[in-house]
Amino acid sequence: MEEHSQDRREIAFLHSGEFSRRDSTSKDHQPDESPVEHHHKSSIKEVDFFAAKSQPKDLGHMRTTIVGSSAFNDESILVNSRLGTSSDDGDDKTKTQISRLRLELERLHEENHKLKHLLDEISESYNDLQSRVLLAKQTQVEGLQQQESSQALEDIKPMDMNNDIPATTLKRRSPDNVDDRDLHRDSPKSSRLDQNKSTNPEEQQNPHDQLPFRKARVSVRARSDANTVNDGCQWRKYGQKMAKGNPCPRAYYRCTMAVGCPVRKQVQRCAEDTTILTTTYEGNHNHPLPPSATAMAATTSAAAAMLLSGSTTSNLHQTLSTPSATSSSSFYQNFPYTSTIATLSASAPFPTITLDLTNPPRPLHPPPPPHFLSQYVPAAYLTNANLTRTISNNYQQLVLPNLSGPQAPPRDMVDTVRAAIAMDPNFTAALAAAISNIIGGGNDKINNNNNNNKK
DNA sequence: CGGCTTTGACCCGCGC
DNA sequence: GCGCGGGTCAAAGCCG
Repeated sequence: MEEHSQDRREIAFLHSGEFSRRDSTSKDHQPDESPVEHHHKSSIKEVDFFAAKSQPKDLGHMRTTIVGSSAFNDESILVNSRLGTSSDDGDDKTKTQISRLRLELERLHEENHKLKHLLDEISESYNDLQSRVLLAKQTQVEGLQQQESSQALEDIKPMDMNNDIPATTLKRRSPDNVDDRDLHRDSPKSSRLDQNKSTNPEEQQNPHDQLPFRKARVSVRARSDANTVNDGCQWRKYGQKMAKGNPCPRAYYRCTMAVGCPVRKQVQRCAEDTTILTTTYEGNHNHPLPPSATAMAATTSAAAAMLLSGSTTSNLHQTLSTPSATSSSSFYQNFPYTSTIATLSASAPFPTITLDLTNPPRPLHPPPPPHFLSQYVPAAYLTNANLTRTISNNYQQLVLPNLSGPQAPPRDMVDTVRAAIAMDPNFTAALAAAISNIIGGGNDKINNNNNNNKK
């Protein structure tokens, strides 16, 4: 709500002309030149000026030329020389007019520059709002589902679904628990930094809004001899730790392509197979990406968004703990991609989606028929939200097959990921459904990225 | 000299 | 309360 009013203020500010006047720092700017000071006034004066005077035909042509051309200086010089044969009186007025127009053009250029900057800020705010909408919807749906299945939740038998998920994880991922726990776990030092940065009381009162995407992680496993994979971004190492249960150190990187970019990644070699490098991405970039990085960034971002669309473990278990748990479990167990994958564990407190590029290729399952959900999920579960949620839940533990063979390290990781997703229409469909469900079809950018991945 | 890496210290949440 | 583990900071050193 506050954003709306602020937007209105900014728009009104721009239309009032205050924006350009206050920020104009042109050295040629003359404060007493009222005709070019104000938008409305200047346009009216300009019309009056040409209407009142018995202008030569060239002058009218000059105005048209100046307005229609971006090469103002060249045109003005041309017009100046052409008008050099006019009388001194007309010449002076023309020069005055040209200088005024030049000032106006400079001011407009400056304003254009500022508007571009403003647009960038608005885009940033839009992304932030989008994150908030996503979180709000997720919270809302979780609340509804919790009410519907509160009784069933008490009867959860954790090991019924997946042996890899201990009871502690289930408890920690329950809807009431998620916010508080993730709130505190989410990079404590970042929270402190954010408190310093933000003076907005609303943000401070609702720390839930801070770094919403840091909840989700996208992990990519690939074979690589190098210490890190080339994903197109610039990273700076800021730490290294020995993680428990792995003799290989874990390296921490943050994106340095823009100041304040929240994206971080962890790189660690697999303990069982040191040729496998696990890269875990966290956060969304706040800056444009080079072409070589867009595919990977779009993939991780979309996967994270899909994960956050309702595929938390709590939702998973809520679905399974409902009165139709039997059929849902059957659906889960029969889903083609879930038989060999389990990425959730007690050691992964964040919802994480893993793209595994190391597994030997295995036959891709044919796309399920349009009614495939109805084979396993009762009609009561086929609301739009639940449909998306159910798909997401299964893809939460999806591991994409390796397309380049088990021995050959991926030459270009981005291409490999793109190809893997392109070969998996279910993944693409799930992404599209999940994202469109979250944003209500308003985010064509992600869909476009998704489509680009197909190409 | 600026940017990056290294590395020990520190903070925080969690489990016991 | 204490210890552990994950994550981050920041000073020192390295490098092109």
